[in-house]
Amino acid sequence: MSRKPKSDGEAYLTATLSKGLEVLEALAEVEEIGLSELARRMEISAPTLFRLLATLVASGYVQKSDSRYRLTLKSWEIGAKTVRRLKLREVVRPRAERLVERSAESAHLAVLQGAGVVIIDKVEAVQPVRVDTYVGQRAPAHCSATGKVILAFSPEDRVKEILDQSIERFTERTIVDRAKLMKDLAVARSRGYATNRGEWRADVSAIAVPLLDHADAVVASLSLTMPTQRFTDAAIKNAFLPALKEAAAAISADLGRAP
Amino acid sequence: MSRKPKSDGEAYLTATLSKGLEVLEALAEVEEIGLSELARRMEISAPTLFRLLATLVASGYVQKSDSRYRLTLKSWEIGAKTVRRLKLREVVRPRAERLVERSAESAHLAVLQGAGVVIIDKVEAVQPVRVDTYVGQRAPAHCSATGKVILAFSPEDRVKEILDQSIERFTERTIVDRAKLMKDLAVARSRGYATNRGEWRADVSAIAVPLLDHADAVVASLSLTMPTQRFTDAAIKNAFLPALKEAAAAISADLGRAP
DNA sequence: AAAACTATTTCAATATATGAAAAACCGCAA
DNA sequence: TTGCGGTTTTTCATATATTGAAATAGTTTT
Repeated sequence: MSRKPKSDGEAYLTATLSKGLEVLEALAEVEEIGLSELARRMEISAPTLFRLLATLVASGYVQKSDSRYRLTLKSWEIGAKTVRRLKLREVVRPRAERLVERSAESAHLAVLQGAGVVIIDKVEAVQPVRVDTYVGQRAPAHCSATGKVILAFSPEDRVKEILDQSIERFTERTIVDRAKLMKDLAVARSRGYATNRGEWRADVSAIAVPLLDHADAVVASLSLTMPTQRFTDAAIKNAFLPALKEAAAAISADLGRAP
Repeated sequence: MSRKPKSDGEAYLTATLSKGLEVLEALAEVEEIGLSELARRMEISAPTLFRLLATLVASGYVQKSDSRYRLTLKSWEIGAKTVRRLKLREVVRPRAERLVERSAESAHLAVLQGAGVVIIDKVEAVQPVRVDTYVGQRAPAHCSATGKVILAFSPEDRVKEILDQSIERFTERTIVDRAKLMKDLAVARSRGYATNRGEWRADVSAIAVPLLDHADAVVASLSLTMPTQRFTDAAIKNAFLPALKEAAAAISADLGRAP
């Protein structure tokens, strides 16, 4: 049932569909937009874009009013069905809530998806100073606590594959040297958690632990994210780490028992 | 910047894009699937589907492993950006949490989207018997409390437009008679809330109130959903309604003050 | 009321998508 | 092993859908 991987992976693509999906993605970046402006941005002719948009409207992905276009929630609905299959969230949610109570910081549940991680659930702490994150947000794997901890517990070839795609520098603290990064992951694996001090976004830090299934495979990560100012060694040692470990243990146990 | 509406709205569609989106939607219905089975379901030739899938894979919407296809979280990521723009959730979340504490039932935040409503946030109550709902779920407008209350407070021509598309019968309690439905909406408008006793899904009931912006336009609805058994007149009158009214008033005030 | 936009529509040239059929691959049974 | 019934992938000639220039139409600005 499986074929040998094709040498030329670029073949057999349908251009029109690609373009339509690009339109969708471009629309996600703006509140709303007119035809000609979008045509300029995408470097695509107006009539072509006009037809693509007409199709997206007809299919329910885009709303048009007064010749302005904006996304509907349709792609989100489709995605929600996918997310829902990850039972993970149901299991994690109550544990994450307790975690937030104990630590007073915001918890995130994230999974590896392509070359990065995606936040699939979040419990926000009541704090005057908060970090701007949202459910559905994508983060780079190599410079987020949540991504690094998943990589640390993933098979080595999988890690290499991902790092081949993405060791972009975001701040001066981003670890872009491959060897150093591998060492960082090794440390995370031996300690059982990963941290990130402003490696992705300046002044934002996080600590993350892996969530393991019955076979000890990592399926997601649980993290606490906060302004770097509150990310002190004392807090990590006395508050964050114990709370995370306990939550992760409970969750991993839940997952292990699940069918 | 606005054109006169076209008489023939069906023109100018690009078939390939439509088909590709249909593939996406079909994939959302299953955990994972092989090429030939999907081709049969969609009544589309195998080579064509093969190319569409290859494109979706290349664009990151679909994952392929061992000749089995499944959706990634990409469409959800795109949708999340859209949802995020609805600041609504941030405002509503804390109020909804208190609402759930007070009522001991699950709260839903929903917006009108096309011919139905979509749940954009949910706070689940701790109850041994719960109703199966999820964030991202679509519900019909004409037979859900949340949909009816939005319709009740919407301009009449907008309501007509929606009801022209969808008065499907789901249970024996679904109101499918147009006149009766309009009367039901009128009652909801005068009372300030709508209810649904098993009109959509048997044994599931709900009560919903509108969330109004500064201009008294309805932007969403807040509801409590539960097994019909717990949906007693006494509970509605003494617990659900007061709690909902209070929450809605607070939220509408919040929205009114917002820029 | 023209000028300067934007959005639609038309249309002929052309690039693209199409499905039949063939090839390649897989799991299984004899 | 070989062959069979299923799958997926590739090729290719053909039909078709897509394309952008240019014309048309509507809107806003000057």
